[in-house]
Amino acid sequence: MYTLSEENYLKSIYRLSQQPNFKITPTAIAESLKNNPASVVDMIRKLTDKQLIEYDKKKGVKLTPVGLKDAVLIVRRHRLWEVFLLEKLGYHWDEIHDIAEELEHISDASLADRLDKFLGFPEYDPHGDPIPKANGKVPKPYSVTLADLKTGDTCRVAAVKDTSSSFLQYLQKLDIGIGTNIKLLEKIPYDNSLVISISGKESTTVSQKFGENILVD
Amino acid sequence: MYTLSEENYLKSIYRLSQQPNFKITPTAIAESLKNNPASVVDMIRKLTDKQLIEYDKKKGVKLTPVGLKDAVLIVRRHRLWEVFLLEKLGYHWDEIHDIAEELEHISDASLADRLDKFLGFPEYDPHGDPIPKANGKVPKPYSVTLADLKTGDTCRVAAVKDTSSSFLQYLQKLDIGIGTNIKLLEKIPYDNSLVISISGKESTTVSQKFGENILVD
DNA sequence: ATATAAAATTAGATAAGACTAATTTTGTGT
DNA sequence: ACACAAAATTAGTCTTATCTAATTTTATAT
Repeated sequence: MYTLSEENYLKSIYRLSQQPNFKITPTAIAESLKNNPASVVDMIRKLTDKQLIEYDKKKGVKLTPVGLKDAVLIVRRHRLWEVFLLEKLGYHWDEIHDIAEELEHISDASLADRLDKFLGFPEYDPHGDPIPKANGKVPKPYSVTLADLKTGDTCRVAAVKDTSSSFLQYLQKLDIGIGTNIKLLEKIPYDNSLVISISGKESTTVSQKFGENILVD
Repeated sequence: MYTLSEENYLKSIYRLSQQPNFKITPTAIAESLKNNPASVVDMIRKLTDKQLIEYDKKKGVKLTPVGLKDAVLIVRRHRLWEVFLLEKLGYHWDEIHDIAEELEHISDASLADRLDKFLGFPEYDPHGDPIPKANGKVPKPYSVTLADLKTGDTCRVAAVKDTSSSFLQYLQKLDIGIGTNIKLLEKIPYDNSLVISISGKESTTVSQKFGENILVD
């Protein structure tokens, strides 16, 4: 069907397209895939020929309906495998992304659907990203962050935006995971630092940047 | 670590090495991988340089201790994934091989061991092949076939030798799976056809070739 | 022992996908 | 509008792994 590279480009373009008002340029794709813009230009030509994307110098790269459908399926596989690795094999949050990156390319017509069923049709992956359904529909992503709360508000961690391992390890150190209850005690006006109580325990101060990367219910 | 191709060659050489008194030639490898002997010669050079195999024109190809260790790990991954696909995702016998062929290449230090634990440390895969342990030890394969039994003997299907989908589909049609009880009612002297009773049901006649591909306890 | 067949090997080509270096196009600030 | 920087593109190279065709080596049968 698709080569490994083609799938990685499709997925990368899909992810970039999630950022509203963002022009998807060869350079942006190169950065996201950590490769050379010259290589990207080659692949843009290839994917355009295959009618998976359209490229307009002014508007940047856009997935065609077919490209979008298949990109979403790759993301679906990635996120389902992440759930599997965390829930069934006991991996930690910060270890699953790279493995799912390989697993997502396994191509079998019914594998994703069987895995989905086996996992109980999860709506979100362990990072809180919505898992596209078999029909291509994507559940609504979370949008409120810890930094949006008002002093005194209580919330439940639903997802994280940043998936870097430094962030995830920091979360682990603070004992924050999906489902953890957090109360916003105070917002420091000077730099918007957040004083929070994690699971009802003693207070901790975190940065604004940190708060903006935690999505809550 | 290894490229996809290198892993496939290692696995193929390991599998061929399981046949006793078999000289592993470039042609044999080419047949098993369905590619060209010229390509095999190239890869033999590459794997020899990496000290994963030794090649002696008289004796054929042999895995070095390092090559053997890693080939066994690939086979371990393959067979563990087969168990997963069958037991957890509900695939049929004849569908799992090709998918496991892809999954076996996922490289993460602890993945196989975690999967092993998740599956309850199975000793044999759904085709009855022994699953190498984490330390590289391989459980004893089954050796008695249905064709070795004497008239009147009863047995339990433990494994199958042939993993072609035509064979596996035939088994399914006959309602034979791992654990099925079979009684040998009669051996036809003319062509060694076997008259058997499957799970105590009415008798069926199968060929000698068929019987030789069913391993029993 | 020698002809013939089979197997192994070499040489050279190809395709995918990446790179570097050079060049062209585009965008921005003054 | 011009200079400069940034981005895009082209040209050419490299690596991996495959192939075909030609050649050499090995094995086999008479």
